[in-house]
This record gives sequence, structure tokens and C-alpha cells, in this order.
Amino acid sequence: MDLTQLVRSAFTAAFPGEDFSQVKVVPATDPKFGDYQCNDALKVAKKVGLKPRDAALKVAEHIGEALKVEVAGPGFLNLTVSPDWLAGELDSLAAAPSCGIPQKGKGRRVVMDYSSPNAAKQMHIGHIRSTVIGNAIDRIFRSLGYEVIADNHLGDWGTQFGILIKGYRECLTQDERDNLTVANLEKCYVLSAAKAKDVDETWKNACREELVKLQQGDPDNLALWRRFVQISIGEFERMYLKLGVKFDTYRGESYYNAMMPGVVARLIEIGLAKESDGALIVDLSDEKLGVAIVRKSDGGYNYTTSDLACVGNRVTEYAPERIIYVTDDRQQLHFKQFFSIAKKMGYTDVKLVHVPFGLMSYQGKAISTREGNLIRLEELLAEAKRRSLEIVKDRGGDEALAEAIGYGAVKYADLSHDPATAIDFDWDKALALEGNSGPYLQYAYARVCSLLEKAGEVGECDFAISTQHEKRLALQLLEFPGAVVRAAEAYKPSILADYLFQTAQLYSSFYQNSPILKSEESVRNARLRLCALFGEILKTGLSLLGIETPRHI
RNA sequence: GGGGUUGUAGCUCAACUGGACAGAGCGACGGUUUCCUAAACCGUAGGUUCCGGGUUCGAUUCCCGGCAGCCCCA
Repeated sequence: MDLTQLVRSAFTAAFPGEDFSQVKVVPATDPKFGDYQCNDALKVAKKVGLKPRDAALKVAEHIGEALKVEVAGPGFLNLTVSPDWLAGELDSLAAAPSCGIPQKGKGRRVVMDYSSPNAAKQMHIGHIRSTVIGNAIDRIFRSLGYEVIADNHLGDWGTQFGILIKGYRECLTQDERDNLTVANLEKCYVLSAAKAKDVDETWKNACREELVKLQQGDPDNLALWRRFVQISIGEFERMYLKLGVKFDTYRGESYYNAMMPGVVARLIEIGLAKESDGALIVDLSDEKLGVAIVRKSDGGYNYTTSDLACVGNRVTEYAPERIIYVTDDRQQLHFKQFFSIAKKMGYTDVKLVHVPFGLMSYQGKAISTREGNLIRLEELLAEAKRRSLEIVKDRGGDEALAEAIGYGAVKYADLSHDPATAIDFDWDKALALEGNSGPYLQYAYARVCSLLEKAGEVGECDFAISTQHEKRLALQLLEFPGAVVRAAEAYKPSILADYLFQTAQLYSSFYQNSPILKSEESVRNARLRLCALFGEILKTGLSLLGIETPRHI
């Protein structure tokens, strides 16, 4: 029995001829109001010419026997379900594949664009957000049945490669060149860039020449560039492996080089782009979006152009329903501009979505080498592992467990906030193991696993909800599919994280306050079933956040 | 100067998009030896939701005007 349907038909019976498709039933805000509530009688009151409370009373008359209803306050409909109804719902949830997550994405395709670090630089804590938030959205969409193509749009082209090639040749030892690492690339970049900037005009020119040679396809430079990018990807993948992140494609900016002139030609052809001071621009000032440069006065292209080329390529190759970009919120104007231009170029069948997140800072400053506040991602993960290993080893836990817990803590610390929130990095917060943290959830899962193991085989048994603790947990479990859907619609994994934390709290409370194994058999079995369902949902939910669930802690 | 974004408990954040008495975690204070675990549970204290208007049955949420921080553009 669908509560929303039932309440809607009561509305229709009370006020025939009106449209009540917006009417919805939501969980009660407080258990003392019942199990569910509907606030929409208040909204339709004016339309049907009644006082709010009278409208609610009239709807209540048509609710029927199946559901206990009370009209409270100005006109809230408070609904209380029967234990049988609850048991039935739990049954269908337990029987449903993937914990009842609706397959609304079946047959639909989405491209996800996230992480996207720059080649030849090491990943640092500033890269966590795009990677972890993007990956969670990726996983959530896959769980809804969408076909997701996860693409890593690397920063693998541009002026830095002239500096790098010069630096590689002049600033590294033979040994460093033979055993090239990203750390070495970073080092020679810093040295070379410093020379080009402050001291040496000839050095600067040499860098530019190397860049031009690369752009013109010089075999040596091209080979070096390929090597730099390959080494970078290798290192990124080491991090992604730890974080449980996997990309379908690695198409960096360079992939779109050849398509740029075509994009510009097209923009001119349809009259969007025009000359201005030697540069080619698209004027978006009537949309209050300023001016976007699509070709600089020196003939170079920039992000707007390569992103447009990229959209064109993705539309042609995949025909996705939407493309989701997860980047920091400094790029909002850029995305608004290029989305607007893309629409005018005729890419109207694809929904372009920018998910902006608050930039991560450290000690109040943007993270950069210059500020000297750069913590490498590898360091962070090592420290996370070290801290959890200290606790875990006393319990006989191994390194794998320490990684699951440490990395889980790092990811959860990020995912549990609304993406829009800016985070100032803090070791203790990023690696929290208590309270609203990843390990708290992992711990709850381990507890339920142990309990079920100890219980052994449980015979066939129905759900039976009697106590308040059980009921609150049960009602909460029924909300899981809805939480996943809401997280996807808002592009906010934090909605799911928050749901899981609340659920685990209710479980812990239930677990501490209700004897399970020691109860007489029918109660024991019914409670074990509830535990099992909780375990399934927690495991599924955490997997959507990319957080592992060890069975023993 | 124009635009974006944020402002909620001492600190870090929620609040299912307009619902009932604004909730969690951390920190503080007090308590919990029965199932497979104290990474937990139970309780206490802590609020002018930045300020001022407006919209309505009802505003942390929407609108207008300020203030403050961060960011982008010129």
C-alpha cells in the first residue's frame, strides 16, 4: 500500500476535480506526531475556499480505515501506520534487489567529469573533494541504473610543458631522468619556472620554443610529453586505487586539441564569436555573464574552447542525457558561460550540470606550493592509515583493516558535508574516528555482522515491530531508497551520508536497549531480521559513498 | 564597481527545498560491568538561525535593503 497514493485519493475524494499530484507524505518530524505526516491540506485550503484546519478535517474523513489519522495544529495530517503494514513494507524492502533503490536510470546515460588533476604534479589534499564527491555521485547514479561514463579530464596540455621539457633537460640528473617520477617532474618544473620568471630571459624564450616545438609535433618533445603524462597517470592511479576510484577514460585537454579550430569556425559561422582586440570573444553580457574568450590574441585557445570541443565530442560519441562536472566553485562563471554557449551551438538534448564545491583551504589559505601549505594526498592517506593502525592493532587488526578505516574516515569527513561548504583542512577533523565519522558507521556494521554470525541460522520468520526502538529503526530503514534518490537529484552525497549516520544511531540505540539473542525465539528472530536488513542497507549505502565495510573490527 | 557564495549552540555542521518545540557530532559536566566489543549507549547545560523590513495560517528556508567573510570577473 503506497501511503502517498492513499492520501492523494483522500484529497481527490474530498475535493473532486482538483489536481493533487504534488501532495506528498513525509516522515513525521517528531515521533509523537505519529509515523508520517502530510502538510498539503494547508496548501490547498485557500484553493478550495476552506479554513486550513477544515480542509484537513475533510481530507481526514476520506483516509479510510487502513491508516490512523489525526488533524493537529493548523491542519497537519498526522498518520500512524499499523504494525502489519510496517511488517509488510519491511518484507518488500528486504526482498527488493539492491535495497529497493529504484532503477529510474535504466537505459539512460550520463558522463561524469571529476578529479581532473594536472599532469606532472602530485595530488594533494585539495584534490580530495572533486575525486571523492565526484566518485560518490558516480556510484549513486550507477546504483540507480544509469550507465555512467566516468572521465578524468586531466590538465595535460598547455604552457607548463614548455617549462617542464626545458627543466627536464637542464635541471635533472641523468639518474633522475632515467627513474622519472612525478616528484622529479614537480621539482624540475619549479626550478625551471623560477628561472624563466625572475632571472633569465633566454631561459624563458627557450621554454617557449620547446612549447612551440611540442605544439608543432616535434617527435622528441612529443615523446617526452607522452612520458610525463603516462608517469602522472600511473601515480594518480595509485591514489585512485587506495580511494576505490576508477575511471572509464582518461581524456585530458590534449585529446581535444585537433577539434579546437573546428569549434571556433563554428562559433564564427553561427555569428556567436567576434573579434575584439585581436582576440575572438563571445559576448554574453546581456545574460550578465560577461565576455568569454574563445581564442586569445596570440592564437592560443583556453578552457572555454576545449570544454566546448569536449561537449561536442561526448555528445557525438555517447549521446548522454547529461554531463556532470564536479569542480570547485571558483569556476562557476566559466561553467555558466560555456553552458550558455553550448546551448546556442545547438547542444540542447544534453543537460549540462555543474556541481560546485567549496574550495579546500589549509590554515585559512588556498592550498598552493607558494603558500607552503601543501599536504600531499599520499601523506594524508599514510597518516590516516597510521592513526587507525594504532587503534586497530590492539584488536588484532591488520594493515588492510587500518586502510579501510583510515581511508573511510577521510572520505566520510568530506562526504558528510554539503559540497557547497568550504572546508579548512584539519588533521583531527579529516581523520575523526568517533561520533559522526566513517569509522562510527563501519563499527556499527561490524557489530551487526558479529551479532548475526553469533546468532547462526535463523528460521523463516516475519517482521514484527513492537517497541519504539524497533519502530523508529524500521521507519528509518524504509526511507533508504528515497534518500538515495534525493542525494542523486541534489547531487549531494551528504544527503545519503546524513541518512546513514542517523540510521546507524537509531540502530545503536536499539541494539543497546533491546536484548536480541537473549530474547525468546519469536522476538529474537524478528529482531535479527531487522538487524539483517539494517546491515544490508548500511553496507549498500556505504558502498555508494565508496566506503568499505569490513565485517570484523 | 559588477556578479557569485556563505553567515545557525563555544567549535564543525544538519534541518528531506515553506511546517509543529531549529537538531547532530566534537568539547564541557554526570551516568552505563547481563547478547559480540566503550570507535558504543543514556542524560544535563548550551540559540535574538548576522541585522532590519516584507510575503502568509506558518520563514533558518522565499522577496527587498543592509553588514561581514571568502571567491570570480573588469
